[in-house]
Amino acid sequence: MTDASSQDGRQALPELTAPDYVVLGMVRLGARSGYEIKQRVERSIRFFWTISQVQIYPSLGRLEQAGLITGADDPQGRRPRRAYAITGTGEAALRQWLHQAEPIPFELRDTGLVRLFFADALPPGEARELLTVIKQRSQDKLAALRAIESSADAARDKGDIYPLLTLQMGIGFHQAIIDVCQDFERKLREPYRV
Amino acid sequence: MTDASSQDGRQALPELTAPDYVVLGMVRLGARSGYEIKQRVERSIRFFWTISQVQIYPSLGRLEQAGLITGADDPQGRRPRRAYAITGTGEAALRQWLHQAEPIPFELRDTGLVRLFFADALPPGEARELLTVIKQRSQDKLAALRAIESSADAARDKGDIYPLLTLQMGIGFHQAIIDVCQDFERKLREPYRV
DNA sequence: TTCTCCATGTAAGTAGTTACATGATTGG
DNA sequence: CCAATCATGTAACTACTTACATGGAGAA
Repeated sequence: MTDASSQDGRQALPELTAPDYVVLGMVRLGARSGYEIKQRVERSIRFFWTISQVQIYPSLGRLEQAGLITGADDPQGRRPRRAYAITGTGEAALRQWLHQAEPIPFELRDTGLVRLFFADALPPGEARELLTVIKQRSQDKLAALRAIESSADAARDKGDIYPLLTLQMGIGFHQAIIDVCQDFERKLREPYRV
Repeated sequence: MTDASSQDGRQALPELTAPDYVVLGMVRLGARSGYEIKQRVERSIRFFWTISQVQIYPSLGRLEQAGLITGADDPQGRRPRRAYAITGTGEAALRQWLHQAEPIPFELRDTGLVRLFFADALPPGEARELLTVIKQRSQDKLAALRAIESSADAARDKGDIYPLLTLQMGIGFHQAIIDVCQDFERKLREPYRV
């Protein structure tokens, strides 16, 4: 879909991957170094995306080569650091990625829910323990999400409203899991039903 | 954590992975062939797990070698088929996997939400289109989940209650996403706020 | 006969991870 | 001076995917 023809003197884009666009988007939002990108990911999109430190630096290299960001050495004292900023081309490439219409798959991959699904293989007491663990996990996630609400609010005040939206989705859906767990626990306690 | 000491004459288990346990669990629930396992995964845990056809057969091989399932040739006419059943050892191994206490990470990985997070880079109209796409996607998932409610009900009637629970979680959390989207769309239509 | 479903397989590739390694700066 | 944080990198691995391939069975 991305036409990689070389209209200018730069390298043709080598089919950027989703993690590349995450890095690009974070640079756009003001993350300057690879280290800072990692931090921002942890503080914002962590509940629906992760990126390992290892893949950030090669990604920055590709983006710079493609002219989507510019990098400049910017040491802090004697500690080396490379500071990046997005270019006009980069802004356009990001918009193009965001805008493309192709269907967006939703693929969750969670061993916790898998284990819960198979919980009938356990004695009832142990199955309920597992249920508690799953509920607790979402409660923890919920707390973590509430803790970053302030940064999403700050982003909104700067004109970026969508980080707050995705945060609210995270809150909403972990709350939904907790609700289902509690509802189920109640039903288990009073088994007057069929 | 899994102690792979060989107490009997069989192969020591070569550290089974999560997909292996998914296959094992599906055999326990009555899936006989690799083909049927794939089908069952699609009809039950699909919203929080996928497995590709390719990885099922090697997995069945490992499980059989480890003595967790037994396989027998069971052709349908001249079409070959291998039918599997779980063993006592397999039941125990599954229970052990389900029961272990170690923290269960929750790692979602969804480009859709990532794109929504960065949507402020788009002109407002296009950002709202993206929001609509995300909402629609959850509505579709919701419909798909409601369509498999009958099999979860059937499982419950056979004594397996947890498939219904995880299904309700899927329903709950896609509903939560839809709710947040609609709430946000309302706010965008009437921007009387700060 | 043709289409859909049943049933299994191989080969090649990429995306991503964990583990390890290094060293400077800042704050207590 | 010690711990936490800042900042980047390398090497080895494993999990998983896509694409391709084959062919029988049953229904229209």
